[in-house]
Amino acid sequence: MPSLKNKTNFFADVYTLVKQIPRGKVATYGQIAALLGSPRAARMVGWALHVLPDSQLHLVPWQRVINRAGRISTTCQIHSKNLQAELLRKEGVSVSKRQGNFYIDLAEFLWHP
DNA sequence: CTTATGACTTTCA
DNA sequence: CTGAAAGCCATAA
Repeated sequence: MPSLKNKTNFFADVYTLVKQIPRGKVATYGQIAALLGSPRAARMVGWALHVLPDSQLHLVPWQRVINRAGRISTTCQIHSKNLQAELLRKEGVSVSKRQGNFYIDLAEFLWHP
């Protein structure tokens, strides 16, 4: 009985894909969205991580996901920019701070699947 | 069905 | 690259 009721696993797919990001590398929301089949659903990727349950926080390297400008866009108080920057630095990713925002050299640390 | 929102991206200057 | 404005996709109500 082929229940083709393809559930909206968009969020789950995001988590699965983010988990595959190698340590020391980062990916952009658009890149994740493109791999999911929707290059324009970058916002959904960000939202997926926004609603990411605490139980998945330590399973999904959400810190390795940044915007196209190589900047941390987190507006979340829980997942603060400072925290994300710290985690990335511990993974070997160079994070530059500028005007309260963190910048990452995508040319060096962008994930190439 | 429409409306509103959001951890984005692209285009223009 | 940075900043401002418009666009696009998925979810919730």
